[in-house]
Amino acid sequence: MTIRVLVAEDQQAVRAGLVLILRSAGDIEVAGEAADGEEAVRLARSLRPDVVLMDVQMPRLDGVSATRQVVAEGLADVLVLTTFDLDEYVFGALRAGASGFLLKNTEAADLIAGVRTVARGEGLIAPAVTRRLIAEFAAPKPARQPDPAQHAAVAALTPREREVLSCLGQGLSNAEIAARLEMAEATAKTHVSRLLGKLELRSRVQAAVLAQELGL
Amino acid sequence: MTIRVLVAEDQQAVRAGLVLILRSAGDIEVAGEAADGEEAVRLARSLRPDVVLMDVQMPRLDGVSATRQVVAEGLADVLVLTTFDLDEYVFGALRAGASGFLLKNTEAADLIAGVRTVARGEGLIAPAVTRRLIAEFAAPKPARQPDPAQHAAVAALTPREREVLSCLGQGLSNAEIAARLEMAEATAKTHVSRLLGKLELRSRVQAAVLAQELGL
DNA sequence: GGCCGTGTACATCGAAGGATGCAGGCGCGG
DNA sequence: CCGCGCCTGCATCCTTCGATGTACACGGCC
Repeated sequence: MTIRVLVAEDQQAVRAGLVLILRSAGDIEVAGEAADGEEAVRLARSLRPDVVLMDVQMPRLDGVSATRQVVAEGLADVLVLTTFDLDEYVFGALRAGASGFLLKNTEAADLIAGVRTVARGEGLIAPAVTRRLIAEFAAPKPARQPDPAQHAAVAALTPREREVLSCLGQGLSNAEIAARLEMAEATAKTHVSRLLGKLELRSRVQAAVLAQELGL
Repeated sequence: MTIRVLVAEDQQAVRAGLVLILRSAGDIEVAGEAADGEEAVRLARSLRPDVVLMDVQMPRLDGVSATRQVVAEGLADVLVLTTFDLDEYVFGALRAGASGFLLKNTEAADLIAGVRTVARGEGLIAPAVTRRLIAEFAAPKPARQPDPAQHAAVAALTPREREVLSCLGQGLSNAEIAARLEMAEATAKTHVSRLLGKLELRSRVQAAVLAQELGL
């Protein structure tokens, strides 16, 4: 059960070093080597390796784009390798579907362990990068502050009113809400009116926006 | 330069095991032990450890809340420990500001290494959890698929119509839109009507929702 | 039981929203 | 030059919305 690895790295010397390291592991086989992103994708298609060890900075097609391609076609798991832990690379690579992210100053043993980890289908992030990933994850968007006050106000709504609010968030009219919740249109209007009052909003549009922001 | 660790874990036997493991490392000192979340926070205040090893499930105050408290006060880095890799725990703990997340089935050596990693200010995620974290990070919201068709349709709007759409996304009424864009209310209505037609929507509420999704 | 308070339900009426028709102002190619 | 298409702007008419008053069922409490 050897792990077949495709090494994609444009600098010949570095690539040779990576190959040497990988070969030193008994359970890893270097299935192929690519010198740019396009070649990486092409070889991934034909060789069907288990793991692609992908450099970020490469000519013709950068590593992030190549990763996106490989992942989209379901060809292999991708372990991204870079010299710098620049945020844009990390986040870009992970959004592109990379299974892991390591820095080039990683010890040989850790690199091998990383390849094994990714081959098992698990994720892997260089420790130095993890804390920033966590920070980014904890606050995906500055605008994604649901405003505790609003959240509390929504929690104070009756169940029926929250259902109606959810419908509003989907852009439904009073008549459509009434149909979906099986009530008269007049009743739907009442609920809309009441929740607008409780949330201190002036129109269903604002309610819809709020429902969107809170992810209903 | 020993690392001072506070162990917070309600089950006495497990806590004893953790302490034993930590003591076996020459550079780690167990500064204190807490049996619930409140005690953990209290001891963190008085002992000022470098790292808090925090269980998730604890009486009186759960580990996630205790983590939030400890991090908010800047008392120590927190390494969260749990039996299950349930998403809610992971994401909750990370949002609370934890520096790392390990499962209880972690090897003794890895646990010690994890404490050292967190003490260095780096992040740490159990490999089995990392791939889900990556997945969550790559797709913060499933609904965040802007739907290329919609995006294209919005691009086909006239500049004026896009301005109006943006206003709609903020929940403004026709009168308010007219005031902000300096036009008659009748004109604002025209633009709303036209963009509704182009986007194949049936009400301003749906337009507002769309504007939200596209982040206008 | 009798009396709240609350959630749900419906009808009415003035106000807003939305469809439609039409006019002035551009830029473009015949 | 003149028609043509397109964007922008305004006015009219009908629909939908939203505020308000009211009714009834339910659960807790004296």
